[in-house]
Amino acid sequence: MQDKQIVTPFSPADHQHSSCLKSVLSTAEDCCRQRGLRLTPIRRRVLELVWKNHEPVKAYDILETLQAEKKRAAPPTVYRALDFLQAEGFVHKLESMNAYVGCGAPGHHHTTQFLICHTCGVVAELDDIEIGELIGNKADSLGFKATHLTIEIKGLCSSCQAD
Amino acid sequence: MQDKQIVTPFSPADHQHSSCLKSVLSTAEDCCRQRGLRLTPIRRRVLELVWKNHEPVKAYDILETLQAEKKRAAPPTVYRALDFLQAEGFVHKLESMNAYVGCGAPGHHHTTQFLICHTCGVVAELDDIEIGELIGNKADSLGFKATHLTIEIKGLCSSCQAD
DNA sequence: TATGTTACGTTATAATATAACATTAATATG
DNA sequence: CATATTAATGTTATATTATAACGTAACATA
Repeated sequence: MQDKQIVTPFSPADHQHSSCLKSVLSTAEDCCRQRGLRLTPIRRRVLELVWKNHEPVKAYDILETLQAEKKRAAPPTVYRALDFLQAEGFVHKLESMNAYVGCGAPGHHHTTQFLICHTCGVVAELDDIEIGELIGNKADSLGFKATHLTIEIKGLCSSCQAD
Repeated sequence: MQDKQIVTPFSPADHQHSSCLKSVLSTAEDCCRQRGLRLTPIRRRVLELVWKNHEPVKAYDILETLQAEKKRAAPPTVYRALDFLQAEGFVHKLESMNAYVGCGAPGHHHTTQFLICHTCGVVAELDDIEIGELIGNKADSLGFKATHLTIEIKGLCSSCQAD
């Protein structure tokens, strides 16, 4: 129950990222198929690069990688792909870092809160209904209709506290 | 009681901004005096420009104004002043907009949540203990020690809903 | 195949922010 | 007061993040 609130956990030591990545990509493919959208090679590759690990990735780092491996990439190449991936909910932007992370629950409507460890850089994504509701209610009580929340929490993850 | 949570309200129709500004500046002066810091003419002017109204202000707009009125200003002029003002808690940065707003409770330690109307652009600042605590507790329960929260809520303010 | 639409290539530039070092102003200390 | 020290600012250059604008290619479908 509690675990349902965690969309992308801080990875355990035995996290097998290659299978994590594989499942992310196949979910994205399924979603696109269902929605009649094209997960083109560029879009797919950018999604893969955003999910290189569980840390925020910068647009220009993606660009460098693309250029290194296949040329023919300019900033719009990356930003267009990121725009598509964000619009479809496969990727989120961390506003406080100008960086991007993969979404742990693509295809599901959900609220989003990020926990960002400033030591190891790892990001966890939560979908905590209570937080979303509390904020919605507070806003309501001021006559404000909230439509989009940016919630980014910086701190120390448990393994970095241990060190 | 409830009102205490509101640091900068959405301004009422009869809001007298000149007196609002005056009080903001004199509070900043007092704080600096107490802390042995210098609210230099540039810093003071930048604070004034951030508080030009209750909307987010962009760094380069401040720069333009400075250049128009007194020359001898470059990007570092503005960013240094903004850094100082942020460090002292006189100004906040809205991460999701790359823009700056004046703090409604300078000199007081507080949590911060912003409500940003995407129609009129006006920003309200809250200091809602419950939101801060709930998030802190959620993070705690995951073993995460939160040190800094970014909470920016976009939506429609009550007067824009009325229109 | 013709046609419209979507994605991509390409060039240029806009918008946001910082590095690095020289100079000036304020403050502290002998 | 003179001078040393620090803090703030001036200045030039550049890094980083993002978008505009317009042409071309790929794909979908009538």
